[in-house]
Amino acid sequence: MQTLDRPDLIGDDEVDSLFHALADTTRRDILRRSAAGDLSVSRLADLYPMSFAAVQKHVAVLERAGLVIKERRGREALVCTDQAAVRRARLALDHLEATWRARVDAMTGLLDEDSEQRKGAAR
Amino acid sequence: MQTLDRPDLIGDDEVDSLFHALADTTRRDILRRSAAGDLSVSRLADLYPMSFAAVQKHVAVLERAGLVIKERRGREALVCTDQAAVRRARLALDHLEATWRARVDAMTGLLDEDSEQRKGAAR
DNA sequence: CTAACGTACAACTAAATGGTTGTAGGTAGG
DNA sequence: CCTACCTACAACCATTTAGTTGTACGTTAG
Repeated sequence: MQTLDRPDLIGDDEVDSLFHALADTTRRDILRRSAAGDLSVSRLADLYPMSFAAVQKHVAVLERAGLVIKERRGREALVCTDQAAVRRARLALDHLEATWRARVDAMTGLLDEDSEQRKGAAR
Repeated sequence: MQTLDRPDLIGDDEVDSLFHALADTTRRDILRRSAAGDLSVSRLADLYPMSFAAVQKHVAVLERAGLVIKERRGREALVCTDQAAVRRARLALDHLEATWRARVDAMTGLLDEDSEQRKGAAR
C-alpha cells in the first residue's frame, strides 16, 4: 500500500511547509480526525471554536503541505490525511539526524585519528 | 476537547514550538552544524547571509524549543544541539500517527465487521 | 423551483515572524 | 589599561499568519 522505497529527496521548501503545517495544534488535530477521510470541511469546522473559513484555511495549509487531500463528493469536500505524509516528515527528521550525526562522527573520528596518532607515535 | 495527559507525552505548546523551530531551513542547518557543539553564535553567524542578530534570534528559537543549549565559554556561547530533541520530535510524530491510525483501524474494524456480516449472510 | 447547505474566495485586522540597525556590557588578548 | 570581540537586547520595518466577516456560486433536499 505504501508508495515508498524510492529515495525521493524532499526539497527545503517542502520540508519547511511540512513542519510549518505540523506546528499548530488545531492542524494536528484536523490531521488526526481526517484519518478516515469521512469528514467534510463543514463537519470539521463544527469541532473547533472558530469560523468555517478559519478551518478552511487550516485545511488549505495542510493541503499545500501535502498532508491531506480533498475529495469532492457532491456538494461537500471530504478531507483525508495522506498516509505517506507523516512518513515524509519522519524521513525529513531521519535525514536531519543523519546529517548531524555524521558531523558528530566526523569529529569523534578526528578525535580517534588523534588517538590513533598518539597510538602510532607510541609505537 | 480533552488533552491526553500521559506522562511520556509532550504538551501541545511544546510540540508547536518544536515543529515551528524545525520549519525553517536556516534553523535546520544551524541544528546540523551545531551537532558537535563547537561553534559559537558568531561563528555560526559567519555562515549565513544575514546579520549576527538574525542568527542570534534563530538560535533563540531553537533554544526555546529545547533543540539546542548554549554553553557559555568565556566570552563566547557555544551552541550544542540536544541529542534527545529529535527524539522528542519523533515521539510527537509517532503519537500523531498512532492516534490517527487508531481512527483508521476503528473504521476498517467497522468495515471488517461489515464484511463479517456479509460473510455470515453469504448465500 | 426554491430554500438551505457546503464551499470558495476576497477584504480586512491584529499579532507574530524574520529581518535590519544601534546600543550597552562583559571578557580576553596585546 | 584599553581595545577589540562576543553577546544580549531594544526599536523598528516589511511580510506573513491566523482570525474575522461578507459575498458568490454550485449542489442537494423538500
